[in-house]
Formats: sequence, structure tokens, C-alpha cells
Amino acid sequence: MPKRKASQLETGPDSTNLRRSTRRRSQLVPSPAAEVDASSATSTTKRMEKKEKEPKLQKVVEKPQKETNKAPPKSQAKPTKPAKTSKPALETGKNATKAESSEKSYWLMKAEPESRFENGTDIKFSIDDLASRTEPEPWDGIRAYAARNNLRSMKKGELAFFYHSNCKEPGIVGTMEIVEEHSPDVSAHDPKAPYYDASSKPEDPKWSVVHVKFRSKFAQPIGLKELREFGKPGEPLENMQLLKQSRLSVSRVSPAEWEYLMSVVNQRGGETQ
DNA sequence: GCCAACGTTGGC
DNA sequence: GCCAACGTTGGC
Repeated sequence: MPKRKASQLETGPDSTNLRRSTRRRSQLVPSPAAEVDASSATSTTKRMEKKEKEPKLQKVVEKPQKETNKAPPKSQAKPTKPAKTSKPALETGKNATKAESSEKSYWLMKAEPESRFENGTDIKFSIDDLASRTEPEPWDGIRAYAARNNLRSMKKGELAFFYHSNCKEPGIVGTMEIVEEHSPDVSAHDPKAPYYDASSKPEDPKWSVVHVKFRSKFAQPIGLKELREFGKPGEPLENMQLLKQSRLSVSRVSPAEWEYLMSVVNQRGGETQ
């Protein structure tokens, strides 16, 4: 099931996200070229078999498209440690950006743990659902460029928070690991899938998934309310993307933010596996 | 179910 | 390229 309908901030070059706009242009333009966004333009598109039924769980095996990750590894990963004063000049230039891109990123992904139907399918997906999986889970259903670009920036081995949204107790409930980098989200091509997108063509996929694996569940979740407390001016999470762009379903977490949150977790019962 | 925030559409 | 209308997200 879709992890979450991605959201806002279509920074993508093409910004044609017809899916939910009722104001759609007369038709879903069939022209493939028109839908391409810069980053996936080369699309390569390997497989184009569209599986009709079963909305998910196919572990797509195609090789990742070669596209440049648009999303700049910006989040100022403030290197609290690597304060190297020795060779500052040398690194400044390339390292300014390089340091960040070579550093591991962290992420936060939202899913809805309570039942809700989209295109006839229940999209509910909780941390427990993930924990019960025996195979890598494709994080599908993302239909917003900003979120998709974040997916495409994820590297194998990186970690992400699992966030419960649109529910009674919104908040971070656990962690997962990126076990397979991005590949086309074939669910977009299935008319029966919750987040079918007629504008995405199998031969030129517009959306992406990454595959994730359960890592841990927190003994006690960190609620949105608390997150906001930690996000007040001067507080550790004051720049957290989740709080700045609340509608973004896949966001970046800086190493400092990650460490801070994990320290909070460890102060209250830690994690279970 | 309400509604604030914010993104998109599309006429001009 | 502006901007009013409108749609979606997601907390409450």
C-alpha cells in the first residue's frame, strides 16, 4: 500500500501533477515527452511490464535510472565534530558541498497507520505493518516532486524515521533502513492502485520508490507536539524540515537532528526490534 | 468535519 | 508572469 500520498512543494521541473487536481487539463495528456521531468528525462526505463493486479509488493528489480539527484544535499549537516582546522582552505570549495553529500543523510517518511481508502484500497500502513514484512518494502505512492527527489537522494544503508501521520497520535514511532535505492514506482501505472497516475508512463516512469527494512520501534513515540517543542527558536529542531514543511511526506533529517532525537528516544525506554 | 497552510491551475 | 480560485495535506 501506498505509504503516503506525497505532498506539496512540487519543485520538479514539470509540475504536472494531475492526479488530484480536478482542474486537470482536458485530458491526461498522453504525450510522454510532456510529462518528463528533467531528472528522469533519460529515464532508461527498463521494465515496462505493468502488473495489473495486486497493488504492491512487487520488488522491482530494475536498475536505478540514471538521473542526477536534484535535491541538493543541503540541509546544513553541521559537522559538530569534524571541525578540522588543519586543512580548511583545501576543503572549503569542493568539500563544502562534498562534505555534505559524502556524509550520511537521514530521512523521515510518513505513513498513515489508520484505515483510509484511496481509489478503493485501504492505504493503512503502520510501523507494525513494516515490522511484519519479511521482504524489503517498496515505499510507493509518493506523488510529489519534492518528496520524490528526496527518495532519489537516498543511499543504501541510510536510516529514516517512520512517522505516523493523519492519525490520533501523530509522531515518530521508529526507524528503518534504506536497503535498495530508488527505482520506478510501477504502482503509478496500475489503474487500480491507490495512487494511480495516468500521466506516468511505464516507458518513462515519473515516480520512484526506495525499498526499506524495519529497524526499530520506539518504546515511546515522539509526538508531533513534542517535536514542535523541540522545534522552537533556539531549540535543537528549529530547522527541521518536517516542521518547516509539514505537508512534505518525505523529508530530510540532519545528523544533528537525528542524534538529538535518538538521545530523546534513549532517555525514554529506547527502541525495540 | 473543520480549516490553515500552501501548492497548482489557468485566465488575463 | 501575476494572482484569484481552488485543491490537498494533515493537525485538531
